[in-house]
Amino acid sequence: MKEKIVLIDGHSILNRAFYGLPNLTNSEGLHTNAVYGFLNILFKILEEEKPQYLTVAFDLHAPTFRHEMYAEYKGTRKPMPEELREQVPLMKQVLEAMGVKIAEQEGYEADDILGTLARRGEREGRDVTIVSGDRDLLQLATDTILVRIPKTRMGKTVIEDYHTAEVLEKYQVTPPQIIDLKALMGDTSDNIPGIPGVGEKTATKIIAEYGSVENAHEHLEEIKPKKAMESLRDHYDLAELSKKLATIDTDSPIDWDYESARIGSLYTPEAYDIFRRLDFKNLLTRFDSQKAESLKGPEVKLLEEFQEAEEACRRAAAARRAGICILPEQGQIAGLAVSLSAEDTFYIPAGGFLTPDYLKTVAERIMAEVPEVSTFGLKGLMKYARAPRQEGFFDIQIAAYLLNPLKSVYTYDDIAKEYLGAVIPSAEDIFGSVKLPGASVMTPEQAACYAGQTAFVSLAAREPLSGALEEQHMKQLFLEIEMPLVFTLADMEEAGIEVHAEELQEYGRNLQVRIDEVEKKIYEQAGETFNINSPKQLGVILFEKLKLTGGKKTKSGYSTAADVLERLAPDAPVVADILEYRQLTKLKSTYADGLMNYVAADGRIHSSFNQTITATGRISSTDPNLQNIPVRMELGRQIRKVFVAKEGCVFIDADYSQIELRVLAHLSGDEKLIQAYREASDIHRITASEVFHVPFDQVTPLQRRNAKAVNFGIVYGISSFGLSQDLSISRKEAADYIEKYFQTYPKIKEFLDRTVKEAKDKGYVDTMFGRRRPVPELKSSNYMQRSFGERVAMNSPIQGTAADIIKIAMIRVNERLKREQRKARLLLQVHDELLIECPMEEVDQVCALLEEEMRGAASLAVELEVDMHTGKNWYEAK
DNA sequence: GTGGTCACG
DNA sequence: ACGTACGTGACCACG
Repeated sequence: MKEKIVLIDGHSILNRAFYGLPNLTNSEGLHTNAVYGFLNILFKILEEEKPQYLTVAFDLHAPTFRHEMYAEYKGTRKPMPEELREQVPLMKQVLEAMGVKIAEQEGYEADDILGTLARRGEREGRDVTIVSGDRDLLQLATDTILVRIPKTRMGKTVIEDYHTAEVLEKYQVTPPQIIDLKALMGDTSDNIPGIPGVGEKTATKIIAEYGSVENAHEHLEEIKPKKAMESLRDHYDLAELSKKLATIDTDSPIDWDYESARIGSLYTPEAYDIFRRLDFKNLLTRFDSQKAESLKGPEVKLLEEFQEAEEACRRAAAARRAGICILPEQGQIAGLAVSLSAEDTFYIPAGGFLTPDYLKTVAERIMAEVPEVSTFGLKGLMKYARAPRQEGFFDIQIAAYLLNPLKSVYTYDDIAKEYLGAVIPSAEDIFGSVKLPGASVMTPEQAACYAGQTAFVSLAAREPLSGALEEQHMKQLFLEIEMPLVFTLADMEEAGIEVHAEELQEYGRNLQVRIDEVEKKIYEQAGETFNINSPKQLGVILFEKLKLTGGKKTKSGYSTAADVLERLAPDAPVVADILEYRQLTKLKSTYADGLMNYVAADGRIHSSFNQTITATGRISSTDPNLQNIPVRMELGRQIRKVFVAKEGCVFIDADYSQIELRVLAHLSGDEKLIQAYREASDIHRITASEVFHVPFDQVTPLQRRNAKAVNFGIVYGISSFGLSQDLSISRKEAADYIEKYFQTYPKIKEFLDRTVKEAKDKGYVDTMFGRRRPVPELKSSNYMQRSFGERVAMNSPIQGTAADIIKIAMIRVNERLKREQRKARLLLQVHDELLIECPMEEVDQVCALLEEEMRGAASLAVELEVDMHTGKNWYEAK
């Protein structure tokens, strides 16, 4: 197949489109009809021609000198309407966004550029298509150069096509003779004068017979209509000028090369944005439907034969870098994708001799031998294939999270868009639904595309992501904390925690007995049965039927939240029953029944620890959430008895003592608070003593409680309203506490003020270890939003630094357990607490190790203290 | 799918 | 006059 070049006459097509379409504007009032029409023509041509190269030529100054000569001569130049003029730069922006080559050169017209490039293409053996609204261009037509002239007829675009034959048929002259034709008849649209009194008919006759203007002039006396003969005789200079004007230069020194004109993905994110801005809704849909066809993503080779798969795997194992992706199905590998470059990406589905076990071996070999392995979700991948080392891995999902922790999901196609500028098929594009189907219901082609794109983006986005991390000073955080943590979390998930299912069921049954009793009592007091779990129904019963007063409202009715009810009617028996009912049903549904569903065949619960969820850097736990197992209330706390250490082991529960307040002491450098930590074991009591100016041993329980609340409030980004709610006091009293607190610890106020101010300047806050959180709310014009932003700015560095510290501790604890070949295992992390399952005989050493690594995880102005407890179950160990 | 509620740090 | 404490996840009701 010959390669094909499409060359477009920019101004000419823009002009055609402008006059061919009604006056369109976008929401900003920008005129867009010419651009819109141009794009429609462009897409139509590209669909039909499927060229490899595309260039749009523009005159640098429209209209250009050649036309200017005549314009001055004739004085009839019509100015370009403003509505069209403003669309020229816009058109160029759109083309640039689509990555289309624009050719323009000082001193040359678009015609000359088109002519030069067309002849060059033809000479070099390529097919050429010129698109213009200007018949002047017909002179360039040959058997390989096609000139296409779009016309608008009754709202539809039809295109007239001209090779040599069509020109001959329509004009009875060869393409080069079009120049002679124009020299005689002129062309008003192109500002070519021609000679007076000669129109198309006569000119055609003359040129058809004599071949050229010059030859006709030599045979002047033979020229038939006398009028034409006289005109040619008297105005031959004009004919010569016209010929010069009409001749397109095919040998201009144009700065152009094939590589820059090669057609990539026109459907770039930039193009999408600009189309949206211009309100090209029609084109946007077309954009979407065509996206799959014209992506920058790689061709994924589907390898189903053992031989070719084997060969590809050998090639992969020898590579210096690779992106890999495993598609799982029911705990087994259903397929493996590997990307070594944009040109070398393949997918091997499990089947036949290519067993899941074989794929696992291949994946592990690549993970062992390729120095730089990139992934999208390494923790998940490690459920199926394990690496013998940790160095050299790069997880693009985690990198993307660090660079913007506010997103709810991190997809490979978003990462490709943001960091590669490439639009590649998303899971939705491939499967036609948002949800990823099981590997068994995908076609091999779908699986290959999905896994292949993922592997490719993992490979390709590594450099840009790494650079961005570097720029934002988060490379160390990424390499030394987040990536090693992936391995720690994978170990924890694999370990799981043993649950005594029988006891859990028994616990649930006991709850149900009590729930039935309380439910009956509530119905009796209400005088009817209703759904107590429905806040709506409950609100009606409490506030309308039972006439409770002073209710707070939510968006959709009365608030029945516990704190509201408690304050409202502390003595009403129904309220107490309802609160007990809520507590019981919560325990039953979420914990007793909920956890039961997660006990695996090995008698353990393997929860997921997610590293890319929170805005502050904490990890989260799901399926089930083991970070919110009850502890505050005794009845709920009993659940912890069903979490047991395995045979021969005990749990060691180690938690940091007030880590966030200690971080605050360090970050603020407040001497008083630092000093307080150096001498007192009870920080809330000493705070009360300082704030309320009473001797340490005369602090009342109420004073201590208040001081503790203020300490929490400070960490959350204090507000008098929040504190007053928490303590059920007036806002004024709360404000008074806060003021006294700041008087006692002046550097804390300075620190918080400084942090908020810096956040407003920079747009983000960061932790001791460089973790960033953007705070866009600070720019909001809404007071509430802005206040929220301020509290976030105060809280995030504190919560985030604490999160960083315990992550470091987890990595070190896990590493040391492995290095010392302990049988003890890290099972859970609950923000400031680690739970370890430890053989009885290792307890002393492991306790020592834990304390050492947790305390040593960071060096602050105050000591990090760790409380540890052991027990056969989680209840005992807490 | 969203909002209300409540479990945890 | 406004109307909240910071960070999560699971379950239920309801449209």
